[in-house]
Amino acid sequence: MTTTLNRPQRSARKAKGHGHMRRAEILKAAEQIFVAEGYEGATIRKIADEVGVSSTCLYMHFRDKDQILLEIVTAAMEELSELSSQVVGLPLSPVERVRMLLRGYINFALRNPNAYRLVFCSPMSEGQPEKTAAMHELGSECSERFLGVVREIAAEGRLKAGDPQAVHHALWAACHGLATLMIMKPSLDWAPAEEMSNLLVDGLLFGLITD
Amino acid sequence: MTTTLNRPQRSARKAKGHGHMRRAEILKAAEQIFVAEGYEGATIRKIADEVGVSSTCLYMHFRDKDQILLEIVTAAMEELSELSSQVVGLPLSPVERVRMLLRGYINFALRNPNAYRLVFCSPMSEGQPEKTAAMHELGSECSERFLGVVREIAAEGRLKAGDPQAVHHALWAACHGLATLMIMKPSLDWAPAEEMSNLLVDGLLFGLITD
Amino acid sequence: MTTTLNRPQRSARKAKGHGHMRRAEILKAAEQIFVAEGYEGATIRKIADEVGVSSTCLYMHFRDKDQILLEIVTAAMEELSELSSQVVGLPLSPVERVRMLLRGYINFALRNPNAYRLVFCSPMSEGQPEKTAAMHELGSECSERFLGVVREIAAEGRLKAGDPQAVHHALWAACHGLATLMIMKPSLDWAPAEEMSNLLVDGLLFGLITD
Amino acid sequence: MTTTLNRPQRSARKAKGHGHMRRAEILKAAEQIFVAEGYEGATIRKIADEVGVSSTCLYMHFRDKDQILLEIVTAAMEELSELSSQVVGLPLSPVERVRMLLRGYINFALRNPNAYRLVFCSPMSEGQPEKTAAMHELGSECSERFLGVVREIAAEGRLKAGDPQAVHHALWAACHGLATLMIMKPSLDWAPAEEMSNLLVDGLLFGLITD
DNA sequence: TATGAATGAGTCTTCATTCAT
DNA sequence: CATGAATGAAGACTCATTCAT
Repeated sequence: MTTTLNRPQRSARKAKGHGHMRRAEILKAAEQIFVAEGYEGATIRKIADEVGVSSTCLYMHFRDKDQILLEIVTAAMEELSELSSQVVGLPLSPVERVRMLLRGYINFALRNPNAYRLVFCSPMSEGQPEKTAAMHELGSECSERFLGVVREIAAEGRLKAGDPQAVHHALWAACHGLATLMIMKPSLDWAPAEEMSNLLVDGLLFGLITD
Repeated sequence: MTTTLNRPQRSARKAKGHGHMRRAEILKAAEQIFVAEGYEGATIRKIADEVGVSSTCLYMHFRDKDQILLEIVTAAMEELSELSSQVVGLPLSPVERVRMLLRGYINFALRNPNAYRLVFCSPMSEGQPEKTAAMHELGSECSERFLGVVREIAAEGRLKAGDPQAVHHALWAACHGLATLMIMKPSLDWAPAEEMSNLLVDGLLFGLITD
Repeated sequence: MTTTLNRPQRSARKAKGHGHMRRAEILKAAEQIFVAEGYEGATIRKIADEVGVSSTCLYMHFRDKDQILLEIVTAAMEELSELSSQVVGLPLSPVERVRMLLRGYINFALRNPNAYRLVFCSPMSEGQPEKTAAMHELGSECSERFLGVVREIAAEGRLKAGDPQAVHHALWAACHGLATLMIMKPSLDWAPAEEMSNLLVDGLLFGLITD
Repeated sequence: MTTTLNRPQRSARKAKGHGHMRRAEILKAAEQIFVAEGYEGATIRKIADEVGVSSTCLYMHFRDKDQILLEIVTAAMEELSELSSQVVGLPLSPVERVRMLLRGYINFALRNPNAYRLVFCSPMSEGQPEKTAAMHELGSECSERFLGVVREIAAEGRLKAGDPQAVHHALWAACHGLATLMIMKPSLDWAPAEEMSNLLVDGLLFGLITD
C-alpha cells in the first residue's frame, strides 16, 4: 500500500552474476516477454523488471531496444539454420530430407512464434539495412540449403510440375502459412500441431513429387 | 444504413471534395499506414498527417482508432465473403469448386494485399469481444462455406487422410502462406503468381484428395 | 451500428421555436446538465445535444461557455435575492423574518446545488472581474437585507453577544455549512433536510438571541 | 514499508536537495494548485510546471494524478484525526469536550485552509471505492468520536431537540460553514477568527443543549 | 557495473471555438 | 438562424533514452 516508488517490485534481485551472465539473463527475460507480449509489448521496463535490474542497466549491455530483440531473433534464426543444416546432411533420400525440413520448419515456427513472426511477417526487414543483415543472411542460407535438396529431387526427374525454385517456394509458402495461421489464430479449432503438419507436408509431397 | 455515402464513388476527383470524401480518404490513408507500419505503428497522428488534416478531425468521422481499422477490415472481409459465396454456388463438382475457391482466395489476397494483411496478419483479433463481432462473423461464413464443400468431398469418401476440418485448414493455410509470402517478400525470385497458385493448389488437391 | 458520424443521436429536434425561444431552451438544457454533471461536466457538446442543435448554434446565442453558465447562476441568484426581498418585507417580527430567511436560504441552496456551489464555493469569483459583477451585486444585496434585519434585532437589545455584523456572519456561515455539507456529502446519514434545517436554525436563534 | 523516506524531513533546505525532497515538493505544489483551481483545474502539467520539472517526472513519484491528491488529503485527515483523538480523551465534561472539538476543528481548518478545502469541498469522494478507503476511514473515525461525545450528552438527557446524530451533524455543519466561508471569502468584513468561533460555538451549544 | 532521477517525444482522446456555407 | 467540417490547445499517461553519481 505504501509503495512510494513506481516499480519497486523487483521480485528477487539475483545474486550478482559475474561477467557476461547479465547479458544472457537479459536476453532470456526479454525473450520471455517478447514471446508473451509481442514486439510492441516488450518494453524496456518490463524486461528490466523481469531481470530485476534498473532500466538504465540494460543500456550497459545493449545499445538499444532493437539490439536486444534483434539478438533474440538472430539467435532463433541460427537455431533454424543449424537445424536445417543438420537435416540436410542426413544420409536419407532427398524427399525424406525435404519432409524433415518442412516438419522441422513448422515445428520451429510454432515453438518460436514471436521470433518467427518478427522475421517472416514484419516489414521491419526494410527498416534498418545493416542491423538486420546477419539475420537475413541466415535466412538465405536456410533457403539455399532447402532449394539444394529440391534440386536433387528435380535431378532425379521426380518433380511433377514446376521448376525446382517454384516447387521450393510452394513448399515453403505452404508451411509458412500453416505456421503463421496457427500462431495468429490460435482460437480456431485446430487439429493437433503434429497432425496438421503431417497432413500438409505429406499431402504436398505426394502432390508435387512422383515416386 | 441511413447513409448512401458510406462507400463513396471512386471517381477520380481527388480535389478536396466536399461531402463525405473525407471518410474514404481517411480509410485509405489508414489502410496504407496500418499495413506499412503494423497495428501499433499506425497512429492517429500519422494517419491524420497522411490525409493532411488534424488528428482531431479523425474523431469527427470515427469514434476511435479501432473503429477505423475495423471498418477497413470488415469491408475487405465482405468482399471476400461475397466472392466465396458466388463460387460455392456454381454448378461444379466439389473438387472444382474448392479449386476455384483456393485460386480465388490467393488471387484476392494478391489484389488486396493491404487489406489481406490487415485481416489475417494482425493480432487485433483478440481485443474487444463485440467490436470485432461483425468481422469475425464474416470470416466464419467464408470458412463455413469452404468447409461445407470439403465435407461434400469427404462424403464421397475421397479424402486421403484427415477429417474435413483438418483438410480444410491445411488447404486454407497453404494458400494463406503463398499469399502472405508473395506479399511480404516481393523481392524473392517468384514465378508468376498464377503459375505459383496453380502449382500449389493442384499439388495440394492431388496430394490430399483421391480421384 | 452503422452510425457514421459521431453525434447523430439528436433525440428529437424540436419544432423550430421562433425568436428567443432558443436562448431559453439552451439555458434550460444547460442548467439540467450543469446540475447533473457539475461545472466541468457541462460541456458545450452535451448541452447542444440535449437541445438538439449543433454546438456551433450555441455560439449564436451566447458568447462562450462561461456566459451560459454565468447566466444560469445569475438567474439563480436573482431568485435568491427575490426570495430574501419578499421575506424581509413580511409583516413579522424581525426574529421570525430571520428564521424564514435562513430556512429559505438553506432550502434554496439544496434546490440549486450546483449554482450554489458555483457562487459560494468556487474561487471563480476572482477569475473574471466584470463578468461576475452582476452576480456578486445580487449576493451583496441579499447580505445587506439580511444584515438589516439582524440590526433590527440588535436595536431591540436582544443579541446575547457579538455585534450585528458578526451575528449575521455566524448565522449565515452556519446555514452555508449545512447546505454545502449536505450537497457535497450526500452519502452521509442525514436526517431529512427540513428537520436538519429547523434544528440548526432554531438552535442558533435560541442560542444567539434573547426573548 | 521498506522506505523511511515517505514523509521527508521538513528541514529548511530548499536547494534542490537530492533524496526524496521531490516528493514533498510535488505534494506541496499540488496542494496549492488543487486548492487554487479545483480538482479538475489541477492538471499534471500545472503541478509539474509549478515544481519546475517535466510532467513525466511526476509519474516517477506517484502512480497517477489521483494518488497525489489522495496523499495530500489523507495526510490532512490524519492530522485532524489525531487532534480530535486527543481532545476526546481529556478529563472534561462532554459539553466542554464538544466545545473544544468544535473550536479545534474551526481552528484546524483556518490554519490548514488548503488541505481543509481539499478534503471537505472537493467532489473527489465519490470516485473509486478502494482508493479513498483510508481517507474515508479517518473521516469516519473523527465523526464517530465526535458523535460519541454528543451521545454522552444525550445520555444525560440534555439535548433540547433532535437525536444525537442530527445534533452532531448540525454542530459540525455550522462550524464547517464558518471555516469555509472565512477561507473562501476573506475579503468580507469578518470579526477576528477566535471571536467568530466563540460566538458561533457558544451560541450553538447554548441553543441546542440544556444545562 | 549499476542506479535513481529526469526528460522529450509521442500515445489516444476531448474540449471550446471558428469558418465557410 | 443554423450547420458540418475542421482545428489548436490541452488532458493523462507511457516509452526509450540519458546523465550525474
